[in-house]
Amino acid sequence: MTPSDTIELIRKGAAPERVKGCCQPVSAPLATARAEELAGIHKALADPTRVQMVHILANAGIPVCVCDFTAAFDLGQPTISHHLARLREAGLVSSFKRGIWAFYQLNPAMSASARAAVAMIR
Amino acid sequence: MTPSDTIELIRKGAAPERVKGCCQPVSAPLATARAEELAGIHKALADPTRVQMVHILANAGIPVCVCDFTAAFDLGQPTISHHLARLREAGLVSSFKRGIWAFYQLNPAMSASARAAVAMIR
DNA sequence: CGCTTCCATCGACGTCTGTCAATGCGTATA
DNA sequence: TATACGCATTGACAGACGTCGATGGAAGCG
Repeated sequence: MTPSDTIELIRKGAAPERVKGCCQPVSAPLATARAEELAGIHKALADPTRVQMVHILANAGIPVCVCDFTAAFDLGQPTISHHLARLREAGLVSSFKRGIWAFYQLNPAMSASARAAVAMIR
Repeated sequence: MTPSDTIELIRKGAAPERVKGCCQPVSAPLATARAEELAGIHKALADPTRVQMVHILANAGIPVCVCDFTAAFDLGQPTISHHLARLREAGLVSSFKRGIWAFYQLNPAMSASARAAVAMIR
């Protein structure tokens, strides 16, 4: 019996193996650390501003000055700084200072999962 | 001059076109609705419990009873219900009731972006 | 009918998050 | 040295979030 057969049975009203004391734990869960890593990546991208920031960085291909972000968004400079810091803490971007300016770029050492998440933004 | 040439220049201390009144806005931003859609998907997965839930559903391949989730996590039943509701509101899962039980599955009508995000969970 | 079971919803609580104004720090420039 | 500029950090505040206990409602069973 294939999985889709099972689905059909359940849809039709079966749920056969479910009796009084149902609820045996399900398939092997993700390692806790792995689940938290993934949640952390998603949390970093769980805000439209940060999604736009990553999009800008991916499109630019070169380091982008913080002043460009402050010009691109209708937000205060501390807020811009805050969002960039969150992206950096999540490992999605890296930064360096050159004179007065600070430049941000997609982190070249990003994890494969992070890279996949960034690739979604299009 | 290629982008990587530009990177080299900036890294070496150049930042040439940056003068007093810098900050011209950057590349075409994502449409606001698109940025919010992506943020919404990531927000749904920005919690380890919900990551695990999606992993369980993807591994199961068939609808999973809520009682199985309550058995799989060390959380109260209202909290389980809350997380499942968030996943449903984000369009990642769908549910149906059969008798006393409620079954959840990955939403077959999930958007392509959502599908990509789910595919990350492994 | 009454009772049990499964699940969703509600109300409450502490914590986290997005935002801003104010401040501080390092780097140029006069 | 003093002043201006770019950016990070701090403090504050409203709103969202994760969690729980309690309640409610629908489906089955005696």
